[in-house]
Order: sequence, then structure tokens, then C-alpha cells
Amino acid sequence: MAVHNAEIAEIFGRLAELLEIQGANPFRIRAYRKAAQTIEGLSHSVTSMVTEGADLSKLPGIGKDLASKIQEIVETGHLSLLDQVSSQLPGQLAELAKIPTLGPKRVKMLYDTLGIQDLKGLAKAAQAGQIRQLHGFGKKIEEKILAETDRRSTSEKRIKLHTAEEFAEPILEFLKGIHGVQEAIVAGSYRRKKDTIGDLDILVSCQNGKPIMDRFVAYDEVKTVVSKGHTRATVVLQSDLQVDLRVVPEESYGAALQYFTGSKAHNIAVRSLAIKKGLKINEYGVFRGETRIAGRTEKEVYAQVGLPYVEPELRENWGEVEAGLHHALPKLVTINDIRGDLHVHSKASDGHFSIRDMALAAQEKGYEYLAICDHSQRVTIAHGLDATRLAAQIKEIDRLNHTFKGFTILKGAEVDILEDGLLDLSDDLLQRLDLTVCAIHYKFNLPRAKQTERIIRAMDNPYFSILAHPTGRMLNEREPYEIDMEQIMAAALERGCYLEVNAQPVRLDLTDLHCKMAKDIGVKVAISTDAHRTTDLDFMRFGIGQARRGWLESGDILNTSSLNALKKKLIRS
DNA sequence: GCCGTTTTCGGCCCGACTGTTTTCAGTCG
Repeated sequence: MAVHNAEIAEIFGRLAELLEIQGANPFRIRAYRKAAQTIEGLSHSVTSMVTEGADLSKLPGIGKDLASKIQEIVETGHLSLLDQVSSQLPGQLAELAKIPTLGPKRVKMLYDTLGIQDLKGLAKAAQAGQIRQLHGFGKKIEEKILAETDRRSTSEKRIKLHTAEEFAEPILEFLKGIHGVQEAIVAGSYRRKKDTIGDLDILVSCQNGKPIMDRFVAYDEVKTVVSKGHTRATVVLQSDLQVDLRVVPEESYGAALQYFTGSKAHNIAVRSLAIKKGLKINEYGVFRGETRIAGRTEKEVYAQVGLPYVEPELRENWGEVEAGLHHALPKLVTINDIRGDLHVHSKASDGHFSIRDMALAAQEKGYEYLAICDHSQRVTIAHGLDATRLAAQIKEIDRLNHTFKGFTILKGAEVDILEDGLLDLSDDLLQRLDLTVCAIHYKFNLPRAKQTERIIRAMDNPYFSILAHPTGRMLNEREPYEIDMEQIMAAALERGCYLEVNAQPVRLDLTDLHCKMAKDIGVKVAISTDAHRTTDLDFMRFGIGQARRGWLESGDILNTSSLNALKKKLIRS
């Protein structure tokens, strides 16, 4: 049984958390965290690297010791050191440390003095007023713990980027309207276009922060004020979304934006570069001794440490710092590179608009083409098309195309991949289409090897063009099904097939890391909205964000091609 | 535990805010 990268990362992450509570050397803890991150960001399976005899200690942040620990995990499925540490400390202690105001030190204290091991015990002790009596604790901390243990039982999830926009944009408008505000921007993972957002980090530049803080905490959606100073404040909205505001003077805006955009790991890497150059970077600027030598723009901050501007989507410490030093950063795809959408629905299946309306909307966006891909017959819940209805749709599209100039509707279908890997429509019919997007809609729970085989067998069909929403995940709703993505991508490359980055905010599937894997393997992807209504075509921006996080350039994307080039690429050899 | 254009030891990002203190540890981002 192959151990996945995510599992190895998880083991190191858990170990780091427990070691932290034990009070181990913080830099040793950081080493485990960094290793976890490195492994999570790899596009190649560590298990196969071990099998191939690759030297793991060549990986950044992984030395001799961690290399042998990885080997142990790959070979045995677990890490004896973690087992040993877990036997000394109950595993749930790490969960407690995730509660605001509780960190490793306080969790250790609670465990040592009151024997608290889990959320339940914590809530009980807080209700009994035991916590406030401990040294270093008090009434306020106890109240916060109570509030949090209450809240935990109701909600606790990262929200989708799309949802975050709905909160962020109005707050931004509100802040921009305050007298004295020069610039206001949402930084953090929102700016890095992560698929989900834990909280909103907003940065404002102005000369005097105090009045802005006063207005901010009085924003009408604010439920509680967690903290408030002259330059930083944290509030929680009615919706339980946390919003952090940071105010800096204009001359520090770039440095603050860089700092506040993160990621944390990226910032550590950049600041380490600065140290080597005898510089110090903080949110106010880049300093040599006491003198500020940069800070107004992000670009000049990066320039001081010998880096070109790094796009926010790349700032994950997934190799962008090294690439920047070697002038090898990708020129990321932008929404303007997109020439068409290769997966949309019409009301023939579960869409809400006619083919003509969808096409007009796509043309309005400046696209050259749009592929209508309604569901196939098996997907009855979406009113999938059988052979007769699809044949009629093909004729309709041919007719409609005569009415458009400089714009082409492509004939497609979202074909269900049946359990045995066959496609849900006959080859006779499929060959009359310009392309197919093929997807799994049923039987999500096959074993990994079977599911992988199912998809690859489907790709054997000469009319398979694009694997749609390849992992099937739905953010906060459904886990991805088990597949060997590397094997699938290699198979797609071999057969002249493509993978989709489904731009639906709830899907964003492929993930960012999968995009990076696709680039490494050399298989191209289609960024498609899976639109069910005309306005859904705007989801393209989320797909673009995801692709950019995966280092993809215009040339890595199928639908940046002109219509003619696209048609050639869709012909399987 | 990692790492090296101060290289095999001695560093490791950096500052704001809170609560519990009475000068600062702990937490957070």
C-alpha cells in the first residue's frame, strides 16, 4: 500500500504539534513543519522516489535524519517517533492548541495541572471556573475559551474564495470611504487566490490609523472586537468570519503588503535571504541597520533581496524563491489569455439558458468559441441527453453557427464514465462531436487502483478529450475520490488527452498542486467554468487563480489556443 | 532538525496585542 505525500506531511505536522506542547526546541519543530510543507508541495510521489532510490536529503529542508524518517514511513506506514511522543501526550492535545488564546504552553499547563486532554474536558473546566485560577490564566482567557468551545459545536470551516469575496468587497468599499484612507486591499490567502479562506486580512495605508480603527470596529456587521490597537485590529463578523485590519503609513505600504500577503512560509524564506544580505525586513520596510532602504512597493522589497516581483499566487514557498533567484519564475497565465470556454451546459440538461444565450454571453466576453457540453443519458438527475437528443443538438448547433460571425459554438458532451471505464454514449455519436469532457458522477468509493484504472480505460476511447473535474471534490461538502493522479496524468499525456481545471468555486478541481503536477508531467489543462447560466462564465477568474497557483503559463492551457490550433490539439493521433 | 558567498557550529523572521503581570510571556499572523 503506497503511502501518499499528504500522509507523510500529516505525520510530520502532528509530530510538530506534539513536540511543541512538549516544549521541544522551536527550530526542530519548525524543521518538521518545513519538511511537511515541502512534501505536501511535491508533484512527485515520495513513495516512488524512495522506490527509485532517489536521494531525499536533496529536498529543501530535508536532511539525513528526516530522509530516513520518510523512508521509515514509506516502508512501515508509520513513524515510531510519533508513536512514542503520542504515548507520552494524548493526541487530542494538539487540537486544544488550535483554540484562540491557547498555545502549546497553556495547553501543557492545562494538561499538567487539571489533566485536560480534549475539548470536552476543557469546556467542563472552564464552566467550573477552574481555569481562571491557574497561574498565567485569568477571567478573560477563561471566557474566551468558553466562547470558543461553544462556537466549536456549531460552525468551524474555511470559507470558499467566492464566498469570501461577498464579505470582502463591501468591507473594502466601506474602508475606502473613510476620510484619510489612501489605499485599501485584501491581502492574505485571499490575495494569493487560495481555494478557501480562513479569515480576511485587510491592509490600509494612511497617515493616522486611530480614527480608521475606530470606524472599522464600528462596521455594522461586526459581532465582536477581538483586539484593537493603533495599527492592528481584529474583529469577528456576524457570519463568524474573522477580519484583521492592519494600518501602515504610505511609505511602508509595499513592505506591509508583502508581509501581510504571506504565506508565512514564503515570508520566512524571503526574510532569510535578507539576513544573508545583512538586511532586515519587517512590515515597515527593508532596513540596513537603522536605515530604511525600501518599502513603498512590493517590487522594491523583492529587489533588495535579489528577487524579481513574485506574483501573490506563487507565494507558498513551493520553490518560487529559488526560481526567482535563478530568474526562472513562470510568466503566469492571465484571464486575458483565455480564448474560450470548453465546458458549459444549456437547458437541454441541467443548465438554465439556451445554447444561443450561452453563446451570446461568451461572445460578449470576447471569446472565440464555446463548447456546449450537456450531460449524457446516465446522469438522469440532470436530464442527461440520450443519442437522439444529442443528435438533434448537434444539428441545432450547426444551424446556430451560421448565425454567428467570428465565433464558433463547439459541439461537445459531458460524458459519464461508467463503472467499467466505458463511456456513456456510442463512438458513432461521439465522433460527430468536436470534443468531449468525460467525468465520473457515480461510484465514488471504488478502491484507488480500480478508480484509476476506470479513468485510464475511459481515456483509451479515441473520443475522450478532457477529464472533467478530475478528483470530484466539493469544497466543504465532499472529499475527492481516491485516484493516482500522477498515473492518470501520465496516461493522459500518452494518449493526447487533457485534464480540466473546473472553475466552479465549490470545485476548483484540479487543485493548485495538481496544476503544478500537470506542468511537471507536461500534460496540458483546460480551464473551464462548467457554467449552468450565463453569469457563471465569470467563474473563469477562479480557475485562472487556481492555475496561477499551480505555476501554469499560457502555453500550458488548452483554451488559450486560437480556434484552429485548438481543433488540431483535439485530434487524437 | 537543517544549513553554509561569516560553512560543520551556531544560528534559525519579526512585530503587535492581550492578559496577567508590575516588566513580560504567550499567542498570533
